[in-house]
Amino acid sequence: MRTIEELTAQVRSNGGKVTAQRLLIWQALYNNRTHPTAEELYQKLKQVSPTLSLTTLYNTLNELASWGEIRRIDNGDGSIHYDPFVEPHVELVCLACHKVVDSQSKPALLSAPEEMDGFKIISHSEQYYGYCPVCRSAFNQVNK
Amino acid sequence: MRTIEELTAQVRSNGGKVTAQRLLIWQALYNNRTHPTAEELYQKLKQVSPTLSLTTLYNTLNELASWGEIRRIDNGDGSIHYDPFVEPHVELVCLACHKVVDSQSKPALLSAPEEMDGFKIISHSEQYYGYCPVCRSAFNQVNK
DNA sequence: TTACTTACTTATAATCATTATAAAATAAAA
DNA sequence: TTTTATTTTATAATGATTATAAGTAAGTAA
Ligand SMILES: [Mn+2]
Ligand SMILES: [Mn+2]
Ligand SMILES: [Zn+2]
Ligand SMILES: [Zn+2]
Repeated sequence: MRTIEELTAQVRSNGGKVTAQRLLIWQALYNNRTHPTAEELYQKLKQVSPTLSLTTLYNTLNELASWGEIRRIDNGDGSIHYDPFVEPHVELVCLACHKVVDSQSKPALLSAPEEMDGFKIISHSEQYYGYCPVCRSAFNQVNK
Repeated sequence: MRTIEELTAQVRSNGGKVTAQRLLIWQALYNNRTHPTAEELYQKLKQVSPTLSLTTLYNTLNELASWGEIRRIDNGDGSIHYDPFVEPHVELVCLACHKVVDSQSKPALLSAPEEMDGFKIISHSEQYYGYCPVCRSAFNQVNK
């Protein structure tokens, strides 16, 4: 995700308004290396700004996602997680418990081309699916 | 996704039953290179088997996903898409219209390691996010 | 400052994709 | 066959996300 200053410029250039709510949400995401859900963010932000609405949070998350500033992650646990860290990195997804973690050991190999098959490329991701240390032992039958 | 024969062996080895419904759903997914939603599959399968329930379809899709035989794709359009093609390939996701297409380009990473950060790795994916040819022109302001 | 315009936020209600439930059906083993 | 555990089905419930419409405030220009 780009800096607050750059997002401010982005919104203004689109004829938009830099509101207290947008700033609050942006700040909660900036430099955030977890993969929070909308509800998790809401619980945290309500403590600072009790009148913040879930609708505004979703609107702002959708806006950031459509700009490519954050990325949606579906890990199969029922709600969407958001990743503000869109620089190339490797993610591990557990097929059993749905945990998603950034890899500590492996850097992303890829660099994104500017264009591919007519798409203008903004970012990319590398995901590995499998069974986490906790779930491995419980799922020996599928560890063929 | 593995062959019907291999899935049959998998179910039986888990003490499960190879039912007409499982076979029907497996066949609809095998060699399917689209990214259908549960609803899209349901509409198609109902024509063959009118009493098939959505619940069974979801149960079977979740089962396949937990085995790593198919992969969930969240493109932000409100419902989950499923990809039965889990061999390494490149996908392009449009941030504006939510289209997901397989690219003809070769993936940068052809093989997954067996293990990473304690995870047993089953498959991996490479996704590029940006704006499709149709949406690019409409979104010139963000094509900075 | 002031008023003005328009984008944004909020509370509320609605939607709809997915999951839970419990009775009926059936694959597979005995 | 008979038995039994698994699966399926119809139905209802859940819960994440979105639509609505009235009120609020950011930005702009006197
Ligand atoms: Mn991440
Ligand atoms: Mn694909
Ligand atoms: Zn796990
Ligand atoms: Zn598009």
